[in-house]
Amino acid sequence: MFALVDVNNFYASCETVFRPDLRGKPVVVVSNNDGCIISRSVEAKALGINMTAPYFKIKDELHRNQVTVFSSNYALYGDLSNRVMMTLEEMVPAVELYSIDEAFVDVSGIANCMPLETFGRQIRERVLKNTGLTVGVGIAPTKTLAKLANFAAKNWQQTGGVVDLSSRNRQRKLLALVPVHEVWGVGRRISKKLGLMGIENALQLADSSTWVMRKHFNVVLERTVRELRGESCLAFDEFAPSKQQIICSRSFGQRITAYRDMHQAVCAYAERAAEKLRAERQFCCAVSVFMRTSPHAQNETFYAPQSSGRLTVPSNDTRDIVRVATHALQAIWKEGFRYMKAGVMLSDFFSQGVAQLNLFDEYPPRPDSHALMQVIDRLNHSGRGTVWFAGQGIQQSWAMKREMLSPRYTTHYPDFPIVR
DNA sequence: TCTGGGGTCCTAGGACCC
DNA sequence: TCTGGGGTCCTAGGACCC
Repeated sequence: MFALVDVNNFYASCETVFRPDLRGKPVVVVSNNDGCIISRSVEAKALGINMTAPYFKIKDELHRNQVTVFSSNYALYGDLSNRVMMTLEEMVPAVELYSIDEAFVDVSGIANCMPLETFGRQIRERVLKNTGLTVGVGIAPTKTLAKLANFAAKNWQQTGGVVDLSSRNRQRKLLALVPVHEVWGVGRRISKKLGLMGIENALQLADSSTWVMRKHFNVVLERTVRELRGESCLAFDEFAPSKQQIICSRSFGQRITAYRDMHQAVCAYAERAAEKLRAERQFCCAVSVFMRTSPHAQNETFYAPQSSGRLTVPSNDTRDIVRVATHALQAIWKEGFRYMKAGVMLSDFFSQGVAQLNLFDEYPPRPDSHALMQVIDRLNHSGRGTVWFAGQGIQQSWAMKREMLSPRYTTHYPDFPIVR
């Protein structure tokens, strides 16, 4: 039996935890670069503010309605996320972290001790007490149904934020009420096509033939159908599989037109990607770089090239990654465009395990690599200062916009709230 | 002027092998 | 005259998720 626990309006809620004066008022969080809306408080939703609405387009409307706007503060959200997950770990035998604000938890066996709904309420109370955040809990025999139960918990007030879909009857009743595009795994494209086939709600999808779904779509949708019927196809995964790729990409605060600036940005992203790679304790062989102009710009040709290079020896040394990334950039750079965004992607990973030992033996990595990288990573995490390679520059005219950033209440000493 | 960032899985098609 | 069939690996692209 699965329970899906997720935090309501996560980013917006994180902001109000430290600003009690804003509770009950409309609050939104905008994406990196203050681009578009990515989280809204209940009050902001009630005003009809859309998810992913471009900020610059609705700025006046937000102001008129006295909506408080925050730039995204991932240091804060990441820290609060950890606290929520730690609370869950204390309460159940196994937790599968699904995203920054969601987790599947294993509640098999709980039903022997107490009704599952009661347990759901205990989770809510405990998380609220420990973090000040409110979660919704959906309980069901499959992950897809648990997601749906969670949807119901969020959307119907009278559930009190907890829905137990153990009973087959309740499953079918809910399925009939939910539009098919709310089903986990059914996005815009597929729901449109399903609509043409006369399938509009989740119950109709659950009752459709698995082989027809497989023929017209694919095995993924077939699994979804089975899951909706109560047949579990997606297993509980307590230990996150290691990553296949790492991406660091960002839009620029202002368009880049000069090679020097792009070179800085690519170096900065390569550095960050290498840091993530080391955090995963992995080594990579492939490094690719991409950049793009704005797809929205009128009267400008869209240009979005990509290039990749390889390392002969798996490495996670910033110097190696930066070198290949720079080389790849040179291959695709063209003057005369106004670049909006760039990114660095690492793939083809190896862990420093048994299988690859001989690779390292034949071409030993730089002897100082491990020690140097460790010192850099420690310094950058100590809160005492930051060091970086010269390539990314000091005056970053392209750095992203974050004009409405909240303090780092939990991760930066000078910003800690003071209790009097 | 201004439109996020970071992932996963699956499939089709081409290259290549015997 | 008659020119196979089956397999693997890789890549690009599409769909989805939060």
